[in-house]
Amino acid sequence: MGERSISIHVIERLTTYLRYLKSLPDDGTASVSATKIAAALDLNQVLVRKDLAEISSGGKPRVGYQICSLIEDIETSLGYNDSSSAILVGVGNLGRALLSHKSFRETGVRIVLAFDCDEAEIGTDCCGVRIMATEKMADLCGRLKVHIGIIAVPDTAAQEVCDMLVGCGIKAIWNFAPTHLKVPDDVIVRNENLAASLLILSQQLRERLS
Amino acid sequence: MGERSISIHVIERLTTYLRYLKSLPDDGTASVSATKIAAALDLNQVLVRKDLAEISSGGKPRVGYQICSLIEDIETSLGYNDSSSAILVGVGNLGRALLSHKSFRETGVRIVLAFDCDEAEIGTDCCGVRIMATEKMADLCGRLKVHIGIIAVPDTAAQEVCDMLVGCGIKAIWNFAPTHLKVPDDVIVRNENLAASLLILSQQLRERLS
DNA sequence: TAGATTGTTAATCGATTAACAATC
DNA sequence: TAGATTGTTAATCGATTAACAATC
Repeated sequence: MGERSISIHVIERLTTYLRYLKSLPDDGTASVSATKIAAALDLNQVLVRKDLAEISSGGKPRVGYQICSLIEDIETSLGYNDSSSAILVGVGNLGRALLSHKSFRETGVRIVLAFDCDEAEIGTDCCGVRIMATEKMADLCGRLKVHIGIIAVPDTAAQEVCDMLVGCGIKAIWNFAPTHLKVPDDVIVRNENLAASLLILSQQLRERLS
Repeated sequence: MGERSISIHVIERLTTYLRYLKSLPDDGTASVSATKIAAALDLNQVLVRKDLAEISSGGKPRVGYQICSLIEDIETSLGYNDSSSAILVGVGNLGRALLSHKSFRETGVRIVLAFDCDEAEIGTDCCGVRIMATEKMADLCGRLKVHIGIIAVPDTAAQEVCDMLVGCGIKAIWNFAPTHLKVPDDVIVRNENLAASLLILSQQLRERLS
């Protein structure tokens, strides 16, 4: 009842608001207005106001929102408090980039283990995350209550890894391989289509120039 | 003046159609229907049909589209023919992952040069791309007619690199750093918000489970 | 012909923007 | 009080889905 879930677009913007708010000096009583946030992030004022209205405990007319409580409200709505765990498969350049990506640290999602098939890597740590042999995945996932899997392997191995993850009880997959994964109905897949992203930018540029 | 530009969503889907079509066996005369593409990629039939209608030279009722000419039509609409060049700044794990990412190769956008401030890397090659000192950026960009820049440096350096790129005449920036970049009006920025992407997946999962 | 498929037109849905009343 | 700002309601815009006619 009620509690309509937050849309993708809103979540995306909330993370940028949060970043901006944290960059502001705050003595614990400082305030900020939606107008100011919008200007700083090149967004529409009303959009920001609507986003904040959706998740915040309220601002004061003529004053704005108290920075520290707004930060708290955003973090709560993004689930920073009750955090969940994820495992990463594939510790190549991309995998390492993800493991070292600072911005995940602050997030409600933590990468707790990594898997790779390269014997030389197994048993070592990367950015504080232990790299394990893929054979141990099923056993470890069961114990750790992990529900999110990240696929950072070459596209030829992606479906195989995906099946393995599903077999381990993973219910949400973040896929960086340029492959459409086949999964059961109860598993969510989010594809990170990097090639498309670059193409989109290139097309927008072309359009602008013409 | 007709020629309305293709939307972001359509571009994204077109890249997946292309991938699927290329995976099909084709003797040069084989056909495929929108229905089949939709089923293979878990998409709505009508959506696929509308996308294809927008960019293809037409299909035949009861038969479908000729695979090889559909591939050509998609590639043309995505600008695979008149390709453009991009430079990458930051050859850490993420930068290397992008340089080695196979799917860019087939794209109309080519990464022609990389820059880094690490002396040890300068002058070496990574995946066939030469790594240069950032000081030489302005000079090289002018000669190479590059308009796209990719920022894969730590967030603390992102704005500085951004300013540098703008100074070199770059008009479109693909930003992986979790920072809102300030740019002149004639420069396009596309932010790749990885933390948000993972959060979205995590939220969708939470919603599904509850 | 019959029927699968294309392609178009209308309906729905969701997100953004605009207008405006409420408030401190 | 006057005015900046919140928050809500209505209008617009765009994307997806549904319905249906056209076609081979």
